[in-house]
Amino acid sequence: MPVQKNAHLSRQPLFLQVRQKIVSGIESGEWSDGEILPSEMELAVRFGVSQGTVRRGLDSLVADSVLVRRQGAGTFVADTQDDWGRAELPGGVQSLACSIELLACARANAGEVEATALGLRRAASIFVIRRLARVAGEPFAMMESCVSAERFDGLDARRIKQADGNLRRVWLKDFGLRVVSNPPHLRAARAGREEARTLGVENETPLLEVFRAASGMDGTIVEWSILRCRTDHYAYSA
Amino acid sequence: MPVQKNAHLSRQPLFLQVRQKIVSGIESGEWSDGEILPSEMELAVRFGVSQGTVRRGLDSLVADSVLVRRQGAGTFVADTQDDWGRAELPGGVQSLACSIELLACARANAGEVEATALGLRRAASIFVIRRLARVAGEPFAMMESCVSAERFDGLDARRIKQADGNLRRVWLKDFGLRVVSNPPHLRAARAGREEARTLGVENETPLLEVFRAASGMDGTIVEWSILRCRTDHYAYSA
DNA sequence: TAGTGGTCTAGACCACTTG
DNA sequence: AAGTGGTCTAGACCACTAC
Repeated sequence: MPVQKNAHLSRQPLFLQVRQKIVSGIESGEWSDGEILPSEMELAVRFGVSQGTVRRGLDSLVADSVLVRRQGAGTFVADTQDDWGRAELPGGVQSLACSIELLACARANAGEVEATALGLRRAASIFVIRRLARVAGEPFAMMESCVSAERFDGLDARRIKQADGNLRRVWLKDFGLRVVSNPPHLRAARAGREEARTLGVENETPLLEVFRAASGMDGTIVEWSILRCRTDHYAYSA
Repeated sequence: MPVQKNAHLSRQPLFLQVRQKIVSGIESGEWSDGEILPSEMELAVRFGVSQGTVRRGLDSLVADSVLVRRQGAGTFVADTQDDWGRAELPGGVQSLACSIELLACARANAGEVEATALGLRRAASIFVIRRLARVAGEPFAMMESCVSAERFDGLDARRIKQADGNLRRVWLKDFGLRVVSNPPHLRAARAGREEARTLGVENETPLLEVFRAASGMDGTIVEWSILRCRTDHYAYSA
């Protein structure tokens, strides 16, 4: 199915159309997690564009961590990963390898913040998922995620545990939705009593608060998270 | 002066060579702040490559905010700006428009952190510049920046004040060095007594701490900064 | 209208991975 | 050796800006 080259009004560049077609293919399940895509030449023929144009489309998805390239081998759909940010140890960056504990998965009504972030009406029904991340066994961060209860009807703790606490995998496997994080906003906050106990720090300890919206691949926001993490052993890397 | 196409060992892609040539041109003063560059075709002829290759080189500099493009008009050298991050108000992002007050510019000896970050030997002579940023008149952040005293020999408070507290402009105008920020690391910290007074917050208030190295355009690190900012009115945007 | 950035092509060659 | 991603070219046309 060739792309359209001449829609006179509001025509998108071809490489963005290519991007969208790849996205659709991933969402429809034509290519799943970790699978290889057809070669750039094959895609070029299929879409009726040149290899360079396909390449630009793929570039933009690689930049969004939706695809991964391996020279000489191929282009692959990236593995579904939760987004807990990156930590910097004295002397090197590493992605946070952490174990996730599910603390709660409950229905609630959206407050103003959640409603605004998710584009829902005030007091709309949402799911609130609270999780605890440990790095090397030590409590590191608390994450609270909110999603529309309507969109994710049927979500429960069992599904989340089956995915090892990886929400993104739940969205993908159980709800067919691939989600990518938007740039975060950051604040410094004080640990509350209960929170301090859970994280193993003193009361009132400063915590780094990371707000993050995440979008489906059509750009609409579907997930809103607040991460509160210790920064005494690791620094957060942006 | 055409680029080299056949250095058999460790040859860099042409578009990166183009990038480097543009960088050299900027550093040598051939094109200064705000000035327009020759058109992509002219550069292509000058460097002996195609327009597309020049474009890729320019792309990478636009991504680093060294250049700015205006369709139909031309490509320009970006204005020198200090990097105080971005703030998010409830409802929209904006670059921090703040007034800068110079608190101190003094010589010191590098501690372990500064020495490591700047690639200097321990106890090397450095300049430490402390500045206070206000947003809408209200104290917002404290920034401490360190540079090698050898590299920036002759730096003093007068030069910084002449540049309205904009260090990057000092580096460029007085020392011929264009500097771009690397991705920051973040921590949550507690305001000290004196600091709390300066920022107009209570003692022990949590502050967001932003660590940031900045590199010259050859990639070597020349500046190391620690920003400590309030996040009660604004959130930091990464 | 002329000149600039922005997109796209068809074809080529190179560097790398895999059988 | 065959196939993949990575780079590059020469030329073309479009959208936009400035004069």
